Amino acid sequence: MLAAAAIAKSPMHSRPSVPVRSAPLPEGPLALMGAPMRFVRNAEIYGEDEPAEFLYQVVSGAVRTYRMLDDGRRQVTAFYLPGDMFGVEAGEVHLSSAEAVSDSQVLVVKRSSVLARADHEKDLAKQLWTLTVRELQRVQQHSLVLIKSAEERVAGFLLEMASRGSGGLTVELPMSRQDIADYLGLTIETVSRTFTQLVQSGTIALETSRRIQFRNRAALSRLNA
Amino acid sequence: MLAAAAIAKSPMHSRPSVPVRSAPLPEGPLALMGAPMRFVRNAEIYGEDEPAEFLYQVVSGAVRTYRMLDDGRRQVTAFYLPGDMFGVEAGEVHLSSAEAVSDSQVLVVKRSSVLARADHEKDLAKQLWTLTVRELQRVQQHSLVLIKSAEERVAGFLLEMASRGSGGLTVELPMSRQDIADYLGLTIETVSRTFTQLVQSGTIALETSRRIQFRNRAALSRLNA
DNA sequence: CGCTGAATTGACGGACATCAAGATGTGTGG
DNA sequence: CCACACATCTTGATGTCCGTCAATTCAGCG
Repeated sequence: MLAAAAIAKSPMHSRPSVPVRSAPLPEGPLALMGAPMRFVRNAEIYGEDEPAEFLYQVVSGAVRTYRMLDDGRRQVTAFYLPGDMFGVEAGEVHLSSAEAVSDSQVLVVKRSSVLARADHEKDLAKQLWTLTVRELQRVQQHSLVLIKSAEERVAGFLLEMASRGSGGLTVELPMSRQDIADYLGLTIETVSRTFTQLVQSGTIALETSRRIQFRNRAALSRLNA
Repeated sequence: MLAAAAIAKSPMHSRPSVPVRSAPLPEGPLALMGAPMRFVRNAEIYGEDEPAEFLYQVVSGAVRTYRMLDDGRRQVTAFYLPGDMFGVEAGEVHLSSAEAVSDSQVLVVKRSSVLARADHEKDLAKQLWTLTVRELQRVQQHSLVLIKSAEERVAGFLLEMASRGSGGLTVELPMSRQDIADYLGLTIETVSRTFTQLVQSGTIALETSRRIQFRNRAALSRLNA
């Protein structure tokens, strides 16, 4: 049984730890024309069981979605980075909650208007569908991760974040160890230990705790079985 | 690290262990009009990386989809029962393999024709999308399972199978312990031990190894945190 | 019956959770 | 600019769940 992973939801320290990088937009599949909104770190964007009124697209910062298990454990189901859309649901309510990982800008658009437009714009409908399928693939991939060893999970996570970021030799992690742990189904301690293990084996280096350098990407890929 | 879970793919014993129950069809969202096909136990319906030419709907029997990890482990991603559709992909190829769990009848329809029709039938397109979203929810639910304890996983599995079956006090499991283990991210031994544990606590009873009676559904639900 | 695959049971070890303490870093107030 | 407070991260010691290895029982079918 995992630890409670209770989150101190204090929205203090709402300064971005990293200068908010400007978005590589517009490249979103829907070219959302909604209103841009700002969310401070840890602010809730929507909550589980709330009506799914809007669709969202990250402009800057990062967003996590998660579900709580009734014993207090938290499963982070996804991280969304600039350009990513989220909040798409089948039913009328959200099945997960969404929060800003760091101070973030998010484009918000009325779901009903998108759905209405999709009704007579085949392209838009198809984009919505493609988006959903891509999300499906992401979740499937993620569920494959959850049956691996701690080292494999962390390695896979780093590669995933790298491929979604600049793709270079250094990855900036906007989220805390707790977020990573809850995403990977591990504890913070195990995540931390695995990081140091990777450092000691010369696979990565930590510039800061949230800034990782790849030293041996081949080794990482090998772990990413 | 899990055991290899290598599957002896011998299609021997191709007799259905249970008289093939007739399908509760038609209730499929697409009202598939394709050809009915028969697959013997363990027969491959499609393989990973094959072109996704068809869509499928289970008429009788049961189907499993799975992905192999390169170390030989197998992750069963879903079980499909009569009425369920499967094989929907975004891209042009299947991302998982599908096999008959027991002797099965499956309705097969050309993907291209469905997609073509969906192009000018809004309803059909919407049904396809809804189907995908439902699948997404299923996978999300499943990934929540993978962070729980063995007992919770098995309890959840039994409840899931019950709700998808008759819903009564007795569940017929068409799949082997190995299938269940690979679905839940456990080993056959752990699955088996958990079953006996549940028996000893008076929560369930085994009529046969694949026929389970609920003796204390509340206890199961409690485990299904 | 005897063969064969499926399921169960037991003994043991290892990976990761838990519990606890320290180290580091960052914003706030003097 | 320093010091305190608090969060985050790391590190260590210990326990436990579940995987591994191995043997036995059980069920279906020739």
